[in-house]
Amino acid sequence: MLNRPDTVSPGTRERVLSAISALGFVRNESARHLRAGRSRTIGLVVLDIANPFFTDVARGVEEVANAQGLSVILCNSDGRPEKEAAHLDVLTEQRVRGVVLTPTAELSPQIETLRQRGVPVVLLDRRAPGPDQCAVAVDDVLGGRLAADHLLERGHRRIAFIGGPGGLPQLQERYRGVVAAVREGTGSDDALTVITPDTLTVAGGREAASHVLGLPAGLRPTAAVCANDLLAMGVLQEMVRQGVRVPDDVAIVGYDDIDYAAAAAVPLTSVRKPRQELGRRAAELLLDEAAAEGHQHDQPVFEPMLVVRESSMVRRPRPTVAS
Amino acid sequence: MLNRPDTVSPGTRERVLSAISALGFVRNESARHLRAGRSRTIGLVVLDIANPFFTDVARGVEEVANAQGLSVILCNSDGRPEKEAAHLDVLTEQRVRGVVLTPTAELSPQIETLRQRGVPVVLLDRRAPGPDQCAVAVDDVLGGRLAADHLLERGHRRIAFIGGPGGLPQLQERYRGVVAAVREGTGSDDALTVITPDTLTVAGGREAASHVLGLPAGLRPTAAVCANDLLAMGVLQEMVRQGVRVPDDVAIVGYDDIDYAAAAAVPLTSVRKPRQELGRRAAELLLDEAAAEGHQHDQPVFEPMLVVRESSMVRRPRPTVAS
DNA sequence: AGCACCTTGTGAATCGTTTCAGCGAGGAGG
DNA sequence: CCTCCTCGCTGAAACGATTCACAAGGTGCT
Repeated sequence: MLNRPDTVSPGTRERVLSAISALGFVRNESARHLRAGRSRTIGLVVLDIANPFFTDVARGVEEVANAQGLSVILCNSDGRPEKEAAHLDVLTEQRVRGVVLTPTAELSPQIETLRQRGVPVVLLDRRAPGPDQCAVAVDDVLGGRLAADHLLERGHRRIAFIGGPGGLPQLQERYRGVVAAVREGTGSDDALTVITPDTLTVAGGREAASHVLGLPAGLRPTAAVCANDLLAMGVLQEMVRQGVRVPDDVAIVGYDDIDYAAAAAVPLTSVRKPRQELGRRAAELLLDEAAAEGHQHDQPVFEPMLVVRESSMVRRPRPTVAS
Repeated sequence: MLNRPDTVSPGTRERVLSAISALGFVRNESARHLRAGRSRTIGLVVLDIANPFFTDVARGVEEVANAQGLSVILCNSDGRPEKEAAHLDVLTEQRVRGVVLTPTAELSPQIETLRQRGVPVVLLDRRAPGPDQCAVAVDDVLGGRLAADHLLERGHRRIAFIGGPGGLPQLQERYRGVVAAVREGTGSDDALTVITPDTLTVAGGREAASHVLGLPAGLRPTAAVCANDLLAMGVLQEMVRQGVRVPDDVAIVGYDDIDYAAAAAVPLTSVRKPRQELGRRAAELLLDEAAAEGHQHDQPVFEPMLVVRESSMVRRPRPTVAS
């Protein structure tokens, strides 16, 4: 009756419906799930709920899920594998229909376990380790390259990469892109300074900026590529605070193009990723895989796009030594 | 066995445990819930997941819930009653143990329905409508007063309140506090300009700033109290962008004291609320009420605190007309 | 030896929904 | 008038974990 109201006569339907509203009856989702064998919930585990990039992703996921009558359990791993693992355990107990996950540095064994139980897991903002699962990623090597090329074109010959070479694979890719562009543009790696902040946050960016400004004048980079926008905002704020002009003294390029980037005191040049679209696509793949009828794994890789704003707008004179 | 392992002999326990890990058995939370009659989940509905204030609140709620082995379903109403209602419906079907809610402007009927079903609802950042429920709030009249008094003390005699008098009750309270302080400080309401942006976001703040800067020089406020920090950041950014010096030309005070406030290009003076503590306290009250053994409703009201930073640091000369 | 009692382990009932078999009534066709 | 079919509704089984009553086996006491 509740699921196929048309199989019942109008009179009965009417009576049932009025009884339902009179008694305030509400379906019990657990009983429903238990009997139906599959739940109406999906899990979403993000690296940092305080990062607007992930709240945008979450919006995309939620949009697709809600359109199909599914709800989303949003979990925050804070980049810590043990929190991720704990959340995945809970999601397993809840028998969620699937999980969209932005994994921490290593892929935890829980992921494989989930998949063996038949629960689809879609990786987000991360390349898949193999062809037998879905993943939604961004070409971060290209992204790093776009950022570095832009700065090289503007005449910068000393560039900092803020984000460190290690850690999350997506950061490694951005780093690789920057390195490749710098090498091709200048013929050597000498132009690049790598700085690894403690965290990928505004605070981390401020710390990194202090570090950059502490370098001797002759070695100090004239531009910084940041591994995400939070870092870039931190760098920007610390620069401004210390009286360093942006972009005149130091140009800054961020990554993700979160909304705050355009709204920063000096609007940030940033590498744009399709934030909501990433979430939507991941959710779509997840639901398709969960439907299980001849699902083809897909691993779309979105192309990032450089959005140029004030923070990198000044053209440097060609360095005298080089010309 | 699973719930009271000590009632079973060590040998059997060992065998069961090894079988569990061999088969990869994981409890089915739905079946558990169905039989136990109460779920191990609570709901949290926030006004704006993109506002770091609410992600901090969420952290507090999650901390307390996780400590008791409960998980949290985080929902975003985007300030829209229909989204709030839809989320509350889903949470009802899930038979959550309770709901922490930052309500939209009006208290939706779903809340009362939930409470009649015996599901505790704790309001967060909002006064309770009556004594028969828990609510965790902040004294926003005091908060508004603190902000306005601070500016009055510094010699400001034309102050803008950015956030509008209507809408969310907590904003109305902040407004009332500002009005009271200005009236007491100057003897009239003339010193106050009220501006109502479309949204309580960075974009809304930029829009409001343009509006302020469009006022004729003689009427233009020398200081702005913003109803939240996102607005304040937007105001700040637009001011800086248009070459208005902060705090020299216009002082700015925000509200909430989110982390970004201290890290803004000009660090923001802001009215601090205990963000995580609000979440923690709400969750504690919720769980106490859900435990149901002689629960006493409580409606703690936290005192906000003014945190003075650069954005309001300049002392104005006494206006010549007044002296 | 017989009885009571304690320890462990087993089986059945239960939660609320869905699903499906099956039943009765009524209508159409022979 | 009987048979067969369809429509609409009813009743029972099942999902998986929990809980409780009860059975089986062992221990200790009289």
